[in-house]
Amino acid sequence: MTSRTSLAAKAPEERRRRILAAAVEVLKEKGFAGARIADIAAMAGTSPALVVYHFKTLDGALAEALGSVEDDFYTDLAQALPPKAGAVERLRVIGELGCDTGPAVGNWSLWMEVWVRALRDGQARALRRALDARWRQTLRECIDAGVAEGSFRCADAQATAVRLAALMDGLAVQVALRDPEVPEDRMTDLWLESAAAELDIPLRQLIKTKRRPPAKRP
Amino acid sequence: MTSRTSLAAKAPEERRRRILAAAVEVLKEKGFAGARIADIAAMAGTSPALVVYHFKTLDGALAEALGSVEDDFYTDLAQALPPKAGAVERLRVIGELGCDTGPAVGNWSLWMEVWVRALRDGQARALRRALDARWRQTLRECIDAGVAEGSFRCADAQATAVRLAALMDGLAVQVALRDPEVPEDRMTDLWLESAAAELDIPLRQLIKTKRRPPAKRP
DNA sequence: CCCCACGCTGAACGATGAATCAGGATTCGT
DNA sequence: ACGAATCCTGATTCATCGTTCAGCGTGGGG
Repeated sequence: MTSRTSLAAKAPEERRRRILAAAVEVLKEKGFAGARIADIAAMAGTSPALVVYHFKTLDGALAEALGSVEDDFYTDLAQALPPKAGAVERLRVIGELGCDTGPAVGNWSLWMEVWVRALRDGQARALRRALDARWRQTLRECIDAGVAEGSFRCADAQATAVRLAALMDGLAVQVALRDPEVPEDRMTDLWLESAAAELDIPLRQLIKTKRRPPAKRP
Repeated sequence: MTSRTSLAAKAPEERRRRILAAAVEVLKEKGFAGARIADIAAMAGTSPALVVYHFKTLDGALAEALGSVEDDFYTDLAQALPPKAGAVERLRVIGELGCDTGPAVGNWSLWMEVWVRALRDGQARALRRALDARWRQTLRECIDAGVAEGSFRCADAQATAVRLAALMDGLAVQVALRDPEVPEDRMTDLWLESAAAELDIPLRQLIKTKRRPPAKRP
């Protein structure tokens, strides 16, 4: 049993990961409703039967795919936030990170899919809850730090964190749906302006760095 | 041809409306992905074939159902907003109206469904765009009125309208997903607090009326 | 060297559900 | 009253997938 994991036996595991990645991709492209086993197989360059072989069922594959995205989220979050930085700087990073400039644009569509699925599916609901709690806590810690160091003024840190997180969700919807009123490149500023108002800090401190280089993803 | 609309001929039309209402109900319960012709028929108390007879196809039925919800939205909006009222009062009404206290709680799930569908379907995207534009404009007019009468102070009315609308969407997601951090009855206050901050008005003016009578829908 | 567990596949199965169809009933114009 | 159009229905057709299955190759352990 242990022999399999020895040398060239990485191939099967590798294949499995490929399928998982393909599942994530399909999920982003077609959503939960439109994702077919055949799509995943095609995207991974294998046969539909193999997908079922590795993950017992389609729902299983999608669920595990979602889990991998969750892991990525935590990883990205941990490595993107400079632990040694002023609260204002941290807030700016949080803003940019959340406003799709960080990971991929298509990620927000995926979250929206998760929301809708969470309306009926308990597992999806739990996933989203965990993700959101983590995100809110990040925000919350940043706010507390800012208040402690005197950069922010805020009556109710928790309520502010909830509102700023919700605002980000709401703005993301507009961006994902390509609302002309909320072009992708304005989202960050829009959010930071609200943050500035909520936290009673002058905007100039947040927007100091202007536009950043082109895109990150093809 | 005109004769059909004369007297007792209302029955067919009535039946059709019933099916439409049933479609809306099913859409709220199961979402786009889960809505079956059989469900709609059962909910309306007729046969699946009749659904197809009136609306050529399932998608057609769902689309028309969505249209009827759109109409309801406009109607509700028009009749709920007192044209003769101060901007502050109007803002409060808007907050309560948008925060699901007005129509039905389940409506927000429906909007979320529409968002996700709009990711891929042009018609849904157009619908949402129209709805959202209308809502934002309502907000915008209220803000402008408030600024004109000196109740509000606001640097960029349009950006503020966009943000407040987005915040409402975001909060609605939390409520629809029953996030413990955003209980249904806190949503309105949460939103009004942000509005107060954005528009530079003392909270007291907005929250004067405390809790309102129970629910409106079963 | 053999064999067997694992990885993998194409083909077949079965369920689900949208849409069609061939009529029955009802209503309406004349 | 008598067609004819409109409504309506049960049964059927047809396509789409998820899942199962029987078997093929292969590489590592006895």
